[in-house]
Amino acid sequence: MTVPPNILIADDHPLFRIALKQATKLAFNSATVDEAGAIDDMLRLMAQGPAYDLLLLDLHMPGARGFSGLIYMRGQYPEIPVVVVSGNDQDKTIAKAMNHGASGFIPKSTDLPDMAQAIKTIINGAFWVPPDFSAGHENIQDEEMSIAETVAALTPQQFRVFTLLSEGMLNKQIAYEMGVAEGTVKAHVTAILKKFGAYNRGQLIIAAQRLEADEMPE
Amino acid sequence: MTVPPNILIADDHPLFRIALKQATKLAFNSATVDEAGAIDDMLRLMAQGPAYDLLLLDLHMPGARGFSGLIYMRGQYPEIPVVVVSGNDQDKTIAKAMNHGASGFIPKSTDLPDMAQAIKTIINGAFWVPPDFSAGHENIQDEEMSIAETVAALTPQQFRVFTLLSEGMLNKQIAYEMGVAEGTVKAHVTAILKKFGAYNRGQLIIAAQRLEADEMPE
DNA sequence: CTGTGCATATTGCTTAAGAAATAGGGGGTA
DNA sequence: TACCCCCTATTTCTTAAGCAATATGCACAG
Repeated sequence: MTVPPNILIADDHPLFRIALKQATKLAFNSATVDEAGAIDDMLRLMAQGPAYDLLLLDLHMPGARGFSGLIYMRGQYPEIPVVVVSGNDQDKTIAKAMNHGASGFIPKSTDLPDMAQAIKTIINGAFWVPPDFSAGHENIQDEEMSIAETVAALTPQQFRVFTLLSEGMLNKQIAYEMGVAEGTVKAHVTAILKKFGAYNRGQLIIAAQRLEADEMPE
Repeated sequence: MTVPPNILIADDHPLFRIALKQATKLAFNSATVDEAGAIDDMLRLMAQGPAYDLLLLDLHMPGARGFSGLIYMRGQYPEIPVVVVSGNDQDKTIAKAMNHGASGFIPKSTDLPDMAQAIKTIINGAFWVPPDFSAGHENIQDEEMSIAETVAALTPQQFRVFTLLSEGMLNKQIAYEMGVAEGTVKAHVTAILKKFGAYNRGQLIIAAQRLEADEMPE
């Protein structure tokens, strides 16, 4: 790891980004911290920014709800540890995140000193989960794991198309969001279909839904 | 209720239909029992068969996994009590089934005498859940409830199209399954889109996925 | 330096999806 | 009986989805 560490915070809630940044500074007061409020910003920073030593990732990011963002980042940057940050602190959600390659899980209800400790622990190469977490026998189903492997193997543009498509958007809308021609999106969709072994976009949407995290009890 | 009662068992597993039938006979030895191994059979029997006093419904029926079958039946035949039968006996699943209008929930691990007692209880107008069930504060999200209300308001053909469409099938395939022209399916899809306030079938699939029951831990 | 492979982007073509208008068939009600 | 409403089914027409072929740029091995 670089000293001081470079850390990327990806959360759509500005106030919570501030809190996470404070926790980070508490852990490493010389840390360099970048922030992303959406998946696209995160992807851009990962590609163009410094080599990050840690990614703090919210599960409810605009552009990739659920575990797809985590899975994709683990596929693209397997050497960068990812800490999942979420308001949903059910054991099942934590277990799933860890099984999908997270190095830690920080519930949003965690207080600042514990967050700092968690960040320290993980950046040093260990895992961290909430002290009251008790893992059951919650292994990920074969089918979900197969989907995850395919998501991890998508190219950056394919992943963006996949997430937008999964929200029910038309190719034309996706093209506008990405700033490319509709035909380009279609070509990406065709490539994605092949990777998933699917015959139409509906089946892609069904697959994507299986990577969603459960609803947060409000 | 008619005496002897008419009971319909809908489960895709033949062996389990036998067990349910035995439980039914144990509860009412003169009961008339019909069986359906798929949603289509169930719908046909409901439409053409006798007036049933009770429906025993599995959550994993071919043609309607999850709660959509329960929701639709409650919308179409609100006077007929439905008992959900499932291998998934998590409290969350039971709570959801009850909130979606079930009169009872029988885990597949229940023994025969208890099943018979459950059936007796429910056919007499009361509820029945497993003795070890403890309801949390698992209310159904507004969005899911809104989807459920729309599903309950679908016509029979629309419901069949909806379930097949939700599995990622093409209009042509749905038409073949239902024995109608592709154009007819398209007209149904258009009507369904309007009811849901959706703009394309992808959004229908997303909505349908929200009514799926959690995977069964195997 | 050069060829190879992959990601990205585009166009042209075929098939699927969706909207609109229309018609037949019960099931109610005056 | 006559009327109306809703479900179902169909055809026609426009738009969207998906496939095939192709070109550019970029990284990497020789």
